Amino acid sequence: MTLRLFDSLTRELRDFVPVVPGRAGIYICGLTTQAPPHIGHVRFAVAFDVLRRWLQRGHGYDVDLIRNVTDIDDKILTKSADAGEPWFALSYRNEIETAHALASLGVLPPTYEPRATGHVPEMVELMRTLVEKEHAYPAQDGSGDVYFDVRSWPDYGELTHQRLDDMSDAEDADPRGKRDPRDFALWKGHKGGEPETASWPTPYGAGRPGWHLECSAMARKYLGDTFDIHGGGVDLRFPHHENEVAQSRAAGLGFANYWLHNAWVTMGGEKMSKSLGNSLRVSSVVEQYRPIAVRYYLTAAHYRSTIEYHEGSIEESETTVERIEGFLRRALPGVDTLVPDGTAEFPEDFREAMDDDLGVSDALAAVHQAVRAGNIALDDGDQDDATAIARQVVAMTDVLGVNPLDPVWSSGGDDADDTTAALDALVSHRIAARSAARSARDWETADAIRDELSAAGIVLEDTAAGARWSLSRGKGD
RNA sequence: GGUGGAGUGGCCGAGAGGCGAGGCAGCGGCCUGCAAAGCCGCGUACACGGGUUCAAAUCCCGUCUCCACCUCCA
Repeated sequence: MTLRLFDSLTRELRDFVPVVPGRAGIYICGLTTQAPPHIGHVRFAVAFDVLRRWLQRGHGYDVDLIRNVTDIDDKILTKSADAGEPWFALSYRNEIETAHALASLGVLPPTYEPRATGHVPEMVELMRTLVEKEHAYPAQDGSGDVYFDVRSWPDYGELTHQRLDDMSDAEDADPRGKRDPRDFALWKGHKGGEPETASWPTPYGAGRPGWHLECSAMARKYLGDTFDIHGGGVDLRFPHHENEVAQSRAAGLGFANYWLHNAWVTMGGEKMSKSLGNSLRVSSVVEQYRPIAVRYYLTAAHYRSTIEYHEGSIEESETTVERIEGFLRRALPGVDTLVPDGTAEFPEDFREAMDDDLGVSDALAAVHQAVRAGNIALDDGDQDDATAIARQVVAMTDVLGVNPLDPVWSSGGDDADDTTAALDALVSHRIAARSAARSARDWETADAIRDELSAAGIVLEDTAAGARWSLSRGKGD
């Protein structure tokens, strides 16, 4: 069965047919490194991580995923000036924090993560082509800006289906030097007062990259003149992606064959803003909640649907994840970590859901159905069935990046393993004591031991094979 | 003004003409020494008003409300 994806440009579901059979080239617009990311900022990465995994595991494609870093822009320069810190220091610091944030949520690293400032020659080359073809021009006022001439490109507006004449003029559009107020900057001339480190030479004068040009240049460099999928947040459709299409096509490139846009995370019905404070920073959220639950929360809704954040929603995801995890621990005793070996078949309903424009909601329904069936098998003592189902659950959840047995979630490394082993030795002692008390029908002592462990944050569950312990995941820790 | 998206049970969130996706919360039951976990059962939801149809959350007409983008936002 083929994968169908909703293409924002044609506004319809289209069968995915790659340029090169067996390979999929994806370019997604990453973050501008002006601040540490909040959970809304990282949704795009989670959404396209699922796409990437499904292309690989569900369809066997070799995936080239390019995710850029916009490491220079107006806000970065402004913020760094305010902070008295070099722009590149601020930018790099936020880039590192973003990388940590994404890794903490189990987002697989991209094939490559190019930075805008490292691709000035590629941008200059594109500019040259556009100027030669008379789709771009250096500003008349000698500012060093280079603008794209939107009037010269009849298809301008094709991505967002807007007509140039219907667009309102940008409020902050500085018409000086522009032929049309809607012309956008490919390149920004160096201004007095801006740091010399934020300036690169070009045939049109010194300056720095405009936002849009970097993506056209870098997508071309790493994926080719024509590639498969371009993704990003829906708020980037205009102007960013519209401008990318225009400049790339005007330069004679084929550019992206499919455009995918993810919706955002809302609070109180409104888009999460950058001025939220620290509470919803990824780095804070993953300290408060299990990272896998945060990942689940961001994954569970269809990528084109907004996710409404409210107090408690991540706790709910935590409970849900624990249900899946609980089944796997019961069905695969002694197995601490497990990643799919590629032999597990995906249940048909899961496959159908994923092939239908990454229908993760239905896919998760399939996961939960399997978990229920597996639990029933366990209750019936049918271990073989349970094991087989558990392997399917691992395969399915792994595609979504929410496999509870994925080693990425046991972040503590060897130290954590040692700690767990030490704790297990101690707890096992208490469990043995309680077991003896229970055999003697001394419920008072047995319950006292359980309460004592519970107070220490350790939960006991009695099973046919004896008591199992786990750390309580509740708040407070 | 232009271009899109959306209103579904207590909450989140799928579906898009015909047996109530799924999760969370809640209630009842089974199991359990008691729990926990698990399992079983319990909901007559689709913004509003009309209409089409044997049948509408889904199609049509109208209305209301919310959100987003319109030149440096995931």
